[in-house]
Amino acid sequence: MALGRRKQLILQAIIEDYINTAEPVGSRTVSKKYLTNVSPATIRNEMADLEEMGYIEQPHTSAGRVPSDKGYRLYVDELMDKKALNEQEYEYIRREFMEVVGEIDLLIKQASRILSAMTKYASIVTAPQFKRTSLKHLQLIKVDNRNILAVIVTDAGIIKNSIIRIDNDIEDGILERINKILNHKLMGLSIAELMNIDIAKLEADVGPIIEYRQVLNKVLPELLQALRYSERVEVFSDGAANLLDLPEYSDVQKAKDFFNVLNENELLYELLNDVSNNITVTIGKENKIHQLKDCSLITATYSYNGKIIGSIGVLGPTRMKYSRVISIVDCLTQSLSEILTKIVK
Amino acid sequence: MALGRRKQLILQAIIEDYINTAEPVGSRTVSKKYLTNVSPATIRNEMADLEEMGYIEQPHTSAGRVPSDKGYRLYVDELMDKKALNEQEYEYIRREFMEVVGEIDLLIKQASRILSAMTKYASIVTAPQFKRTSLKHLQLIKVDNRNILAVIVTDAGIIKNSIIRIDNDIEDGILERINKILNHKLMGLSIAELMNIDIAKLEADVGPIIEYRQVLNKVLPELLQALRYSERVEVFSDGAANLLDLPEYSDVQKAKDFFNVLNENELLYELLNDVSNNITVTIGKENKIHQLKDCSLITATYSYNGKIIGSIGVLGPTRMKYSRVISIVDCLTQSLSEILTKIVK
DNA sequence: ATTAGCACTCAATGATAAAGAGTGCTAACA
DNA sequence: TGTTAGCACTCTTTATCATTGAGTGCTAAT
Repeated sequence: MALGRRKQLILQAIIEDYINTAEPVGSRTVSKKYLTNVSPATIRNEMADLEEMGYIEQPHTSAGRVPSDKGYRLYVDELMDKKALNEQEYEYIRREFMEVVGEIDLLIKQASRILSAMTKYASIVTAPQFKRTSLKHLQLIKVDNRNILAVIVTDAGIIKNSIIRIDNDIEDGILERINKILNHKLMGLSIAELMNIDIAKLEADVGPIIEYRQVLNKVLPELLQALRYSERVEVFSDGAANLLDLPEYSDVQKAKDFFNVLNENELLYELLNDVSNNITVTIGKENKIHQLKDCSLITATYSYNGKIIGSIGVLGPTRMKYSRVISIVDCLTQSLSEILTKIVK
Repeated sequence: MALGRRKQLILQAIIEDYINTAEPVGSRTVSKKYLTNVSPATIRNEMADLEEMGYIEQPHTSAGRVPSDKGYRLYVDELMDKKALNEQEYEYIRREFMEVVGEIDLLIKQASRILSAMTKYASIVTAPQFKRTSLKHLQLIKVDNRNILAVIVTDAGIIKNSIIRIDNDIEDGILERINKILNHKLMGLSIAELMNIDIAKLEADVGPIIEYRQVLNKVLPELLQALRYSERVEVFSDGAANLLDLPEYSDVQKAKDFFNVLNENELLYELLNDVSNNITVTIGKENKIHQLKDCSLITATYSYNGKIIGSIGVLGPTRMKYSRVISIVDCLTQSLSEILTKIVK
């Protein structure tokens, strides 16, 4: 199964030429541009072997060869030379991130923008997973006598608001008191824990005063409900239009299929929900989503304080500049994790 | 200038046929499908007149006629029969809106989804304009001894958070006190007014206590800054991919140009920032943005308590189903305004 | 093992012809 | 005088067919 050295070089040549030109690569081209001391005929023989082994394929008899998914896989795993980003690009990322202030969602959206701008493919990112962070502060605010606003701040700097409707007015003092108790009892719990908390037990902690219990019973279930609701997936994507520049999407129907996938947030979430620590490359038919069988996806996770809380990814054709995209994704997750951790302190 | 009745009918026939088929319309078609008691020859004569008057044009000699922008304009203003939505569609809108709970941005995004789903064109919407609403409640929350969270609730139910960094710890009691004073002084002011408030004057109101003044001086400028910042345009769009189904975008380059416009939030904001009360139809070259010279835009404003706070719009080819889109936009703004007003109460 | 040579395949290109849709104009008609 | 049938004309669309050229696989020579 181990490929001879020359076969490796030829495969690499074919893949890199194809990545650059999107045209099937012939033996002549390989001989002229890559392995100048080997004749086309020899290369043809090797190519026939490579095809038999499934690394490359031929669109039709009189065309050059095109890498198969298996070919790309080998390339990504073993052949490709990984070169780091240059200083300029590195700087670019930092600078673009610096421009954003304020809410965390903006930061994430900016990451998505940077990612698609640098790669010229489509980017997708998940917002920090709320439930993986833990409660730092809870504030109940009486907006008027029908509405209470609950503000939740978590350690990763995520802020969530939710309005709680109430039937009867609640006295200021009581609400404040409940707020204090809740903060005291709940601080530090992860949101996931919080969502499953035992209301009855908490009630006991509030003490015997009937008004307190009443208010708690009114407010808490609604709050938990709101939490569960706001847990829903938040996925952003950017740069889809970039793909229209690529010859593989000169067919409008293909482009449309692709865009439709990008609009299905649940699908995207699935794609990104891989919680491995490393950069993951999914090539062509390795994708579970059949609409993406001609696409490759490169994902990585970002974290806060060493805890993985979200992912970013790049979606493009299988003919993707793997090396470059991997470098970019790598750099970006690191910057993102860094900035997140810094923001909070 | 007034068009004879028959010319009107012919123009209407041409436009409606063209809207449905995207094919140039010939005299034979008009005679057969629309004006069955008039011969093609007669219609040819009329069409020659209409062309001379600039209402229709000919892609080339041996093709039928196509409406010009001027033709569409007349059609929209005078010829088109406006038919209301049927009960089902009406129901659909209400139902889809009901599905959304919680934050106002979600409601707006949902409006955008509904709009593009029903029209099969691209939709764009602006989030409620923060500065046109007025302060209902301000809450300053000490998250930790370096960060204060300011939560602003306005009468239209918009909630904004912003983190304020501080160098020195602030005592709980003082912050609470300041919070009370600010609420008392600022409640009811519009955000626009708030952004231009006189800090010195407020300082006087706080009274002579030096700590209060210090805190106010630290917190308020940052708060106003955050307000100004969060005032930035928020525009959502949806359904861009719908346009790929239309023959006018079978040319990928055109599609790309269109998508690029949709990614320029500032441009979109300009488009929507028309603050007239009615539904506005902008046809083809009437558009200031030259990339949209082949597009039509239908916009309308939504309001809260009778105050206009945002707009929604539909962007499609000039060959647009004007009547239908207008009905949908109309219905949607009404529903939206209604729901907004209800939510707040 | 490598390579030159050659016949073969097949998509892409381009030229040409035929078909078809629609027009404008003229002359006849009510 | 407005309407219509008839017809020549224009121009796009479509199909057909030959040509070109890139690339291959195989064979025989090195």
